[in-house]
Amino acid sequence: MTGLRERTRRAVRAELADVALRLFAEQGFDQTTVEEIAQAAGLTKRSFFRYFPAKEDAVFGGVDVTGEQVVDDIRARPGDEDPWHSLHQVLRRWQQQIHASEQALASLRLIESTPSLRARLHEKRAHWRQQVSDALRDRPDAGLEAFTADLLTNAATAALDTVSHEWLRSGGTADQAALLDRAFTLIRPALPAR
Amino acid sequence: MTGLRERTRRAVRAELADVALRLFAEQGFDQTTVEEIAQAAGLTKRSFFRYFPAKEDAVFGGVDVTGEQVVDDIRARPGDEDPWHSLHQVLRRWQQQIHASEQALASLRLIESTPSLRARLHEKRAHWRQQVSDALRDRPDAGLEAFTADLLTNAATAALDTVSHEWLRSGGTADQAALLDRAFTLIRPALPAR
DNA sequence: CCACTATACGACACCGGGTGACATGTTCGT
DNA sequence: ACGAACATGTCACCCGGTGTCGTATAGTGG
Repeated sequence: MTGLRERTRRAVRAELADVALRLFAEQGFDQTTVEEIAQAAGLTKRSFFRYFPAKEDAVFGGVDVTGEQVVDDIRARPGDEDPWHSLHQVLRRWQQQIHASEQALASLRLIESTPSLRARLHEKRAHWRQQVSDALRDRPDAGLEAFTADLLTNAATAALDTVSHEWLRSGGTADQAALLDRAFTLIRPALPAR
Repeated sequence: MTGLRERTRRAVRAELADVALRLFAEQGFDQTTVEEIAQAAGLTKRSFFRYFPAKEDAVFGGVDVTGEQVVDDIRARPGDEDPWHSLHQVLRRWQQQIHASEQALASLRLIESTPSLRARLHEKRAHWRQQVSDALRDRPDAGLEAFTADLLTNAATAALDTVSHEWLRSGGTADQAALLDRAFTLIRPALPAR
């Protein structure tokens, strides 16, 4: 069973992320020091870093978890499916999960408007993007070259980025799913016949 | 005429970038301190930052210059040209310029293998990517929506990234221009009729 | 209930990237 | 040759991030 130790740890972590996000939203990411966050949550700067490896990670929180999810989802798709279609479906589902959380919404806004966070997001994405590319190439049926698989996943990420950006530009009113569909339709790759 | 002041400034800057690149290649980016670089070039840490706004910028050097170039090149293209084709042509030319320089080659290798540098590159790219997108949308002929223009430029960037990556994977032997053509052909967008 | 150990925390010192301020020299226009 | 613009070094400082140590507290076996 989960002991008290782990429970409090999770609780503190959540509280810390919460406080951090609030402060970031109020006064900006760069204008908020780690010490400030820690103090507002009732602990020390040193202890903040015992919960998060870096200041940026207080923002991302659960996002990295979903990264693994995408890889699994891709692997769960039928191996003979059009790769582009697989990416489309998986990312659409992933996107809806993000959209469901109020927290994730605020994070997105913050990330999009803070250069260093945008960069960090790309870094994280690049990590599981490579895994997705590998997953596509591992399919027994379609012999995808590394170059092609990379290109597809990169393009899919580009689509996702564009949708996020447009959605934020619309103030959160736009229909994300529809945008994603448009994006995936517009740049549908012309794969060689198999 | 360019006075001595500006000439020496350029020279020092180049020297600094040179020394930095050498040290980075030898012992890694993170393992090299700014003070080390400055000392090796015969000045102070403080002075290093008078030539480069950040440690990372010693690596990029001339890259940001070419960023502006891309925007101009896009604007110089005929306004009724297919946007995707415009991007293709401009990026191909840009890529060849990069390829011509021995320096840029080493930089690319370093950037690709250093997370913080990769992040910084994306940050820089995002900046002029937005300008390119605006340039496309400014065309009087084809009324591109912001979403579409963003999608195209994002996809073009994705293509460029994939090519760079593949090229490095091949150890620099692959034909970049051919790869770029393949990429741009594979994900050619299906634009609505105008 | 009591000892024993693992864990969490605060405190402190330290590193490296980056900035502001000031003093001193050097180059430029006139 | 003179004053203004500029470059450099020095010093102090901020902030993100890490290593270390002492100490309190929670979890566990008897």
